[in-house]
Amino acid sequence: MTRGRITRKDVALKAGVSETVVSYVLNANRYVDRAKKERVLQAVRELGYVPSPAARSLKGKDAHHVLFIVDDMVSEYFGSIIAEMEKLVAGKGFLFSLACDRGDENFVQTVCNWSFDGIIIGSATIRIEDIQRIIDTGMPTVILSMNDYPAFSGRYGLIFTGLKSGSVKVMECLGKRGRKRIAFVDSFSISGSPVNKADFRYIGYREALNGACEIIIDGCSGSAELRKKIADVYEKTHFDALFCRTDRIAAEAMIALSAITLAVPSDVSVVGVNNSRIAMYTQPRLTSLAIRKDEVAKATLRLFSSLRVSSKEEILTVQLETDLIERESV
Amino acid sequence: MTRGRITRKDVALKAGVSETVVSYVLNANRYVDRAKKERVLQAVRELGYVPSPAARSLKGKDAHHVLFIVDDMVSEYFGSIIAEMEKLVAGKGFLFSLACDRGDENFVQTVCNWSFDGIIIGSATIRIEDIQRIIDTGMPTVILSMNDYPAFSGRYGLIFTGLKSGSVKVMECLGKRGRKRIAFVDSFSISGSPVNKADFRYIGYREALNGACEIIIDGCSGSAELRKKIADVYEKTHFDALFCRTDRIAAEAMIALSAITLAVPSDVSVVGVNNSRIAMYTQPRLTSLAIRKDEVAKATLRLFSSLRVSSKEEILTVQLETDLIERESV
DNA sequence: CTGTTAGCGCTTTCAC
DNA sequence: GTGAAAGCGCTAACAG
Repeated sequence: MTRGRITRKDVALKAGVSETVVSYVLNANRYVDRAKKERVLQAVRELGYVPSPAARSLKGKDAHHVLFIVDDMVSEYFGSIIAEMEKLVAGKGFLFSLACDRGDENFVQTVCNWSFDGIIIGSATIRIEDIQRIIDTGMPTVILSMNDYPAFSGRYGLIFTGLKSGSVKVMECLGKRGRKRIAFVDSFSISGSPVNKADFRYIGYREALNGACEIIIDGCSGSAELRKKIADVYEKTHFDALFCRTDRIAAEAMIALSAITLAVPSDVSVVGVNNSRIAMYTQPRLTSLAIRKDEVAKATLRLFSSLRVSSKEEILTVQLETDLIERESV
Repeated sequence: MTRGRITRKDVALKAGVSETVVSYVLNANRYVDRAKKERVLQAVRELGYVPSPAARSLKGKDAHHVLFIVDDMVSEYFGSIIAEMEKLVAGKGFLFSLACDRGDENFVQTVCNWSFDGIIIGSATIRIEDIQRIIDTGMPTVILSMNDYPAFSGRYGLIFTGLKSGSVKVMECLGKRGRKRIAFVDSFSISGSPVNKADFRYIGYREALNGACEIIIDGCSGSAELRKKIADVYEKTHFDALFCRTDRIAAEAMIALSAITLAVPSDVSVVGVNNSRIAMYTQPRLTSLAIRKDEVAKATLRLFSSLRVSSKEEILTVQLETDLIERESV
């Protein structure tokens, strides 16, 4: 199993020093004779030695391991953020793990028993108490805030991706096009469950409504239900724009609209969120609110470092902007 | 950092047994007095104890950790396979890691120094010698074969997702529609680099050509280039169908076609591969060759088990089927 | 049937 | 400046 694994011992042997010295050199936490140091570095290079993350993490050191907790593995959103982070730590031997929060009891325990250098909570559906438990492990935790969460206790990072002000931007854009009856379309969820009132997109939508009537299309578990509900709601309200929680749901909505022979954008404008690949391939192409994924990645990594230098109870906050990518659907 | 971590010691204390007994119970590899066993199990439950994966993996035991090596983090293909595997091992505390093979020297070393219960190679661009090195670590390795690889030495698993026979199916379907001049559209890549001749999709395409003329559209680094090349090639060949390496490229191709006022499917049929979400949202919706992701997941997990019971030099092969999902683009 | 013991590979006192 | 030794949490002989 461990066949051929190169250990510190091999390096020590090759460099003609003790194992301890190898550690000193690699961790740069003790002064080591220049010549010896060179020999160690040389041996490390030749052998291609990399310290075992398992052993290091047992001793409570960086495992070079980041966990990303998501709620939809198939969404390209998380993958693209990981891709951005990867770029930033390329060659440093980092590993990114994905876990889908399924709300079971075991899940948090499992997470807590690993040692991560950082945990990103990107799930919009994870339970509040689970977040708190994760923060309580003491591992650097960053929340990619989709919702308006209550404050947690302890030390953690909070990244506001700008979805709220972004949503206001979306509404303004729609307003400029003369749209007056704008509906908010929630993601698929368990049938019948209402829109999450703490969702920043929804909050921004409400805020920008400016007294206009709120029109919500939610509680759909799939395409068929969405189609029906969109037809029903149109009947009642004659909405002239759809602000959709994600690009995917926007794409679904566009199909639903064409089923009732409404044209985009002449009859109804449609906007999505995430600027994912899908947005490029709908017809017409989808206007979408883009999160600055590169900045999210950068901020996350920065927060991880800040979080590990102290353990003072404190919330580290980062506020980001969004960009409205205008295409032909508005 | 390790604040509040529950260890075996806590369980032993609570159950009034020695630490060893706790291990015996949990690993079920020694007979333990029924009463004691019950007490241990009870304590484990109450404390919510989960053995530290770091410590276990140091001892060469299952780390409950699977690595997925991919070449495109943003593709939903890999996420959906992981999602399928997650379902199969739900609640068992498994962790799935994603690594993007960037071809740098360090990458393989890093991989080799972790201990994984299984490594899935899903990258179509990883270097042959890197695959061999990964197999040589002795960790159960499964190759999701996109290409017609040469045989490696050692013990490993090989999953043929059926892309080759699937591609033939695609061609037959196109043939039934009376399509005679079918072009193969390669994925984006470094500008100018030709189609990978070992790609099963390409191999299937050629095989099904049956003497018809091969038309290849490759070497495009992005949308603009693809658009231009498609126009050029159409000028020369008047192709009547496009078999695209992925759904994404198919979606791009559809845009390119409409730019030169060719209608899908009346003028040109288009087919993609992967049956990803995109396929639902193009206009018309995209016919796509679907890999049986659930079976891939199941087979992978099964292969991992088989691989760890022996170390005999042997290639474990699984052959899967594909499904052609017909929509309106053909 | 169960406890003692020796590590896995590494970090880090604590002596020299 | 450097090495010996303890120990992170766990497994698996080896003795009882």
